[in-house]
Amino acid sequence: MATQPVSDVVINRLPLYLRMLTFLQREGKTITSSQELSERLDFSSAQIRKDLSYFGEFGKQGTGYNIEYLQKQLRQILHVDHDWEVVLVGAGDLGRALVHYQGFAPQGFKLVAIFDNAPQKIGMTVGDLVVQTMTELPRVVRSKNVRIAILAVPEEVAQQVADELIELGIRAILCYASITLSVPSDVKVHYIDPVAGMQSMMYYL
Amino acid sequence: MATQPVSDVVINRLPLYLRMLTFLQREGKTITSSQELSERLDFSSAQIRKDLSYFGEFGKQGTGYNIEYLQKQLRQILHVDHDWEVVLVGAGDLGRALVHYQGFAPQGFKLVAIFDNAPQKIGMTVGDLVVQTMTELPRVVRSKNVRIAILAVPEEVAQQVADELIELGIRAILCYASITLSVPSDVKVHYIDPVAGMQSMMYYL
DNA sequence: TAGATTGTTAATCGATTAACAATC
DNA sequence: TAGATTGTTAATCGATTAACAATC
Repeated sequence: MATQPVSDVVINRLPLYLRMLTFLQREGKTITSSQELSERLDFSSAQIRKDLSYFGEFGKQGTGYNIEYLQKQLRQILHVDHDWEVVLVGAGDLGRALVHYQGFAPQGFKLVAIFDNAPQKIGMTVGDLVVQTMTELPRVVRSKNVRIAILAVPEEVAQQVADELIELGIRAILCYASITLSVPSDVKVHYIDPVAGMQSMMYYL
Repeated sequence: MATQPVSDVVINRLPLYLRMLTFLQREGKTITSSQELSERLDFSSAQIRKDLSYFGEFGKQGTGYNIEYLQKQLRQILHVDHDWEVVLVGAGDLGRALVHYQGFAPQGFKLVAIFDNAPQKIGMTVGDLVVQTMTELPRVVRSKNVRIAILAVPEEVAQQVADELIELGIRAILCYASITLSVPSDVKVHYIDPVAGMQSMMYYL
C-alpha cells in the first residue's frame, strides 16, 4: 500500500470494478480473482491487482478476493459508502429524464432539487420533485450543504450556471453540456457527451 | 504525417478539437493557434500540434490554423463529413429523451427508428418516430444498412440486444446500460455511464 | 503438502512535453 | 526583415505488464 497520490486513470477504473463485483454477486459468487475480473472487464489481471494495491491488501494468496469485503473497501475509498445529495439544474427533456433515471438512487446519489429559469417550467412536477426557480438555488444548496450538481442546461448558459454553482460551494459537476468548462482546480467536472463518443467511434467505421 | 495506427486517446480528443473550433468560429474568429486551443481546452499546445500532425499538416508557421479548413479536415478524418443513420433500442424515459435530444442531428447523426418490446410502448409517437417492435429491427437495419446503434435498454437485456445488433451488421454501439459488453474486436462500443462518472468524482470530495 | 493467487518489483511500453529548426 | 507559430525530434514522464517470491 502506498500513500502517494493515485492517478486519475486508476480512480476511473474503481467504479467499474465495483460494478462488476455487484454483477458477480448477483450471479451467486462470493469470491472472485483478478483473473476472473480481468476476463469480464477486459483489463489485465496485473493491472487490477496493481490498482487495488494502491489502497491496501484486500485479497488472499491462493484464494482471491472476498466480493462483499472488496466492495465495501472500494466504496470507502471512493467515498460512496454513504448517501450524497445532488442538485440538478435544467428541467428540459434531459433534466426530466435524469430525475426518472433509476440508476442514481441505488448508488446513494439522491436528487434533492431541480431548477430551471423558464417561467413555464417553474412549479412543474417531475418525479417527486417540483421545478424551482434559479433564484431558489442559493438557499437550497446552502441550507443542505450540497456539494454535487448535475448540469443539464444549454451550452450557452452552462459556464455561467457552473460559476454560480461553484460560488455556492458545489465541488463536483456532472456536465451534460457540450462545452469545456473552466473551473478552479479544486472543482471536479465529469463530462457526458454522447456526440463526442459517437464521433470518435466513426473514425473506425 | 505518419500512416502508423493512431492511438485511441488521440482519436478521443479529435471531437473536442472539432467542438472547440465551432465555438471559436461562433465568436467570430477565422484563425486560431495551438496556443489558443490549449488555453481553452486544457491540453498542452504541443499535444494538440502532435495530435494533428498524425494526420497531416494543417497549419501555417507564424500564423496558426484556419478554423474552417481544420474543421473540414477533422470531419474527414473522423468520417463525420456526411450523415450517418442510427437506430435506437429502448423507448423508456432515456430512449425518448434521446430522440428529443437536439445534439445529434447537427452533427450528422440521424435517428431513423426506435424499438422496444413492451407491447404498451409499440405504436407510441416519440418526436417524429413511432416505436416499433423488436421483430422489425432486422428489416430496418438491413434495408437501410445501418451501422450505428444506441442502446438504451435495461442492463439485464443489454448483452442480448447487443448480440442481435451485431449479428445484423451494427459496428458501433453507444451503450447507456451499466454493463461491460462483450463484443467482437471489429465492433466499437462507447459507454455513457453517469453513475461511474459521479463515483470517480466522489474520490476527490 | 500441492496448487493457486496475491502483492510487488523491475522491465517494457506508450504517451506527453520541451525545445527548436523551418518557415510563413 | 522581425515576430510568431508550426511540425517534429529527442527526452521525459507515467502507465502497463511480465514475472515471481510470498503465502494462503
